[in-house]
Amino acid sequence: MATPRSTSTDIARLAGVSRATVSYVLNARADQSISEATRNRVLAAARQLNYVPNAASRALRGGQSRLVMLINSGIPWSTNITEIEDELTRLVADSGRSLVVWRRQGPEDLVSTLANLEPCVAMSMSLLSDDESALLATVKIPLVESDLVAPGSDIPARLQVEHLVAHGHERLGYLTTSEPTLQRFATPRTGGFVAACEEFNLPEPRVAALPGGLELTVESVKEQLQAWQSEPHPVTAVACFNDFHAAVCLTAAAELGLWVPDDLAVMGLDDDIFAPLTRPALTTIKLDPHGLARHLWATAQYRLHEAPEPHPYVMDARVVERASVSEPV
Amino acid sequence: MATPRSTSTDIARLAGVSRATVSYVLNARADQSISEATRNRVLAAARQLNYVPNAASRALRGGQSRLVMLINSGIPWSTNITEIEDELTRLVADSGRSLVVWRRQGPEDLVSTLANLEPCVAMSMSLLSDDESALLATVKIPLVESDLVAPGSDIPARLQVEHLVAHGHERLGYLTTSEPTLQRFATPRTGGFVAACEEFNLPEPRVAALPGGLELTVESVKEQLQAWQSEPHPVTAVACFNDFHAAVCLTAAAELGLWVPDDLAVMGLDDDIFAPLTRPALTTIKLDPHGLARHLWATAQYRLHEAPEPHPYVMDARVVERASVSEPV
DNA sequence: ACCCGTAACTTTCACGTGTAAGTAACGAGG
DNA sequence: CCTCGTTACTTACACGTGAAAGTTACGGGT
Repeated sequence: MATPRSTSTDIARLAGVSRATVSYVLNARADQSISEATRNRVLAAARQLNYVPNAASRALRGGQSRLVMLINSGIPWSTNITEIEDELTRLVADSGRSLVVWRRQGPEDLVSTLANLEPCVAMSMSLLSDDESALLATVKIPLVESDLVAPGSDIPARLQVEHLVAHGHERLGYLTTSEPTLQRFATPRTGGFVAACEEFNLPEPRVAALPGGLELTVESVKEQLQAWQSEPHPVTAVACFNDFHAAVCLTAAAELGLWVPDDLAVMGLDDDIFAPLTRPALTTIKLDPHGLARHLWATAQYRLHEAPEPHPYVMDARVVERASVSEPV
Repeated sequence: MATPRSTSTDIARLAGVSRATVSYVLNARADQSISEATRNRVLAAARQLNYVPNAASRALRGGQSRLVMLINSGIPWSTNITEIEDELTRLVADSGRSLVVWRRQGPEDLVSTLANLEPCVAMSMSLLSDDESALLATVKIPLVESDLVAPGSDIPARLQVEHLVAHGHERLGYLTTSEPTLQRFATPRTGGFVAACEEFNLPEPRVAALPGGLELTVESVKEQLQAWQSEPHPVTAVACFNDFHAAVCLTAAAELGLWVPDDLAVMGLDDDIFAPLTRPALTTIKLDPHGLARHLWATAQYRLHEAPEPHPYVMDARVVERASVSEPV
């Protein structure tokens, strides 16, 4: 009753040729000579039948699918992540493949998803466990981890220090997160921040981890800020793990009667969509999501033996100056 | 050199049985009698070889893949969207399938993505064009649109009116968005807002559309608020398209010297992660992403002939009272 | 002694595609 | 007139899986 989807056999029948001819025409093979008349008949038949080739049989025949999987392990959204995803989608599409993103819930889901999806290459923004990497290896799916691609994860935090130092700050605080899924980003950033302070011969910075999710409250940040203010040599500037934390920090400072940037400088990271909308507008670090996406894809293509090994990625980050940092009074 | 991935034939060879036996064991078919000893041999061989069945051949043989596609046409992130995606991922996984989300860039990409992905069912949060729906129909892929699923898109906005009326407000303003990708949500909400005002016999509400993306500035909101304030009977409460707009509105009001909630009540929509963190904390509408996800999947299962037609979805929305709305002074 | 049912398998086919290998027709060169 | 190369196709197979249909071997009933 429901007519089945049309196949290349249908086209062959309609055009009065063999299936092989159809295949040669549709794949525009240069090493096969097909007369112009036949070619047009096939093309017309394909269009008439709204032919879309069957992905499964293509993948089966070709030995690999045209899918690229991006594994997203609960990374909270930011402009950067969206832009990476969008740019990757475009790049992958240019190669005739399609990027799909999979939000994984549990660790055990990976096997069944691989069995269902069978991507030709997998990418991950976060670090996969050894078991998972091993699994991908046994099913012969190359894995590209952004960790390998971005050894400069500490650079943004170092830039924060540099910028604050350039504006005369010496006693710095760092607000990071204790959210487990973010540690892959948080750990190198905190490390970079502390290391940069040492290299600039600053006093050891204060570091505090804010709770994640709904437990992050203005009050918790106020308490932290107050603790730092009540020290003999109070912090004059605080850098944050991301813009969201920085926005909360701005609110907390305001409620404590601390004037930003005069009493306290605040610096974010991400240049998220709302950064220009906070009051004062947030001075932050802009990363290069497009560059990272391009490098991620270049690495994937290398793994697919379609391109030479790309040069190591150097994180491109720069300060976006707005209004939340100035010279200390 | 690189040993190919192991297949059910490898298992059969290792276990010393035929491929059919392997298939019967691995799919645990009840209508086939397999001796316990053979069963164990096969299972052991499969484990030893790290066997993962080939998705392409399964899909080819079975006539449909085990993939569910969620089409995301540039909808900006919110807690709700993430929760819908996560809950859908879980539900779909429970059926042995996998949910993948595809961020589409251009309208023409859909064909090639379908050809590469071949989902057994497609879901879309936004409205697809007629051409696209037709395309899905010709390739026999059922489409579930959240439009069909959520005819109560106007309910949240009506709730905003109801809550503001209950707090004594009569002259209302509505801030919506002109972002094209959001009109699918914006239009019914604005409609619901205006209609509800009429039903409550309120004076006609003021409606303004804010620009999307980077053009949304505090200044643009301030101008709008000022325009409304300079009218003979100024607006006493403004409801917003979402929490993000409401947060900007809060900042704008503060800069105009308008005290929220006493001089102006502000109401958001979404109960996004930052809603409790604004000052004053945002009174907003909480939707039910899990319920929507469940209904979306129930509809998809109905289309897959695996479940009866679900009851029409009634949008479950409720007010979350915080501090940005009170009785007018 | 023969038939029949059942347990425990194996043989065989189909799914839709890409492509290597085969074939028929035709014109040119000897 | 025969061969050879080229054009324009067609035939046939492989990919890995699921499952219908077929094949043994064996035990119990008549």
